[in-house]
Amino acid sequence: MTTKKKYPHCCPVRYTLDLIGGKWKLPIVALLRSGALRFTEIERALPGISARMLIKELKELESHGLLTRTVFAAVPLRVEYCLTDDGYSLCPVFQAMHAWGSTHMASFAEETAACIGPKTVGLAEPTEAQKLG
Amino acid sequence: MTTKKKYPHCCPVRYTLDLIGGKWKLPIVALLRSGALRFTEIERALPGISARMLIKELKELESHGLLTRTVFAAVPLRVEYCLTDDGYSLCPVFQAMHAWGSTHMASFAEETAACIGPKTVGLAEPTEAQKLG
DNA sequence: CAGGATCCAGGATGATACTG
DNA sequence: CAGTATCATCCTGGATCCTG
Repeated sequence: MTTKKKYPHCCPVRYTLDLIGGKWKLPIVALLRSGALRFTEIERALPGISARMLIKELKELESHGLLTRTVFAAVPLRVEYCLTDDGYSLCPVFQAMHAWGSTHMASFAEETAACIGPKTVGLAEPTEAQKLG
Repeated sequence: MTTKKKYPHCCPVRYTLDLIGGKWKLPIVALLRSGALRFTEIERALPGISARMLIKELKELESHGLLTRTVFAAVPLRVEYCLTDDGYSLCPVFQAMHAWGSTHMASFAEETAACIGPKTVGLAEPTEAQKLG
């Protein structure tokens, strides 16, 4: 959806922004770095997102090849989302943005430093990112 | 505007996305890496942006300390925008996004590889970025 | 030239109800 | 559980006119 709809792709940076620049894309990808998750799990890990939005975001990410969707036809339906290699390859971008953000936030960010989940993921935990990058 | 309006800042990545994740922020910052530019120059270098938007984006970037606005009280009014150190410090983010985007675009991106300006800036020319980073 | 103010259409998103 | 569909709303951003 966000891909070639609005404007033709010009430079790689714009392209990247288009694919992961949304409000939730990066957080979602970050979450999945730790492994596959079910719809509900992702939903709960992202306080503030609506199911409708999450579905849309997941679809877009999938259509861009950043994650895969696997359906398990069980009684309580089960769908798992998992990063592709392309998805994992976003780690350096995380690192860069995390590093810059950390520096620039500095002062007022301490007490609210973790959002995405209770302690689920710091979005770009240097350790995690490095191990994956 | 984009700062603490919508949601409290949680993680550095979200913070970064908030500051430069828009449609034009990064392109603008990229342009200014080469030095100060006037309003009209930026406008012309970003085909598709409206003056109204550009003004808004510039204001936000300024309010976040990424660039400075200098007014020259000349007859034909002259206003120049220039990156701050914080603005320049975004180079690594450029590089990361540029690198990922280049790889992931691959096939269909060749003939339209330059947008921002005629040849103004490739958004994150490795050479430029490295020299500044 | 640079930017403010206003009007307005369209997209993005929340809420709710329904389905396999 | 994991969606889909629809309605209502809100915000974004373009177009236009005005100012210093």
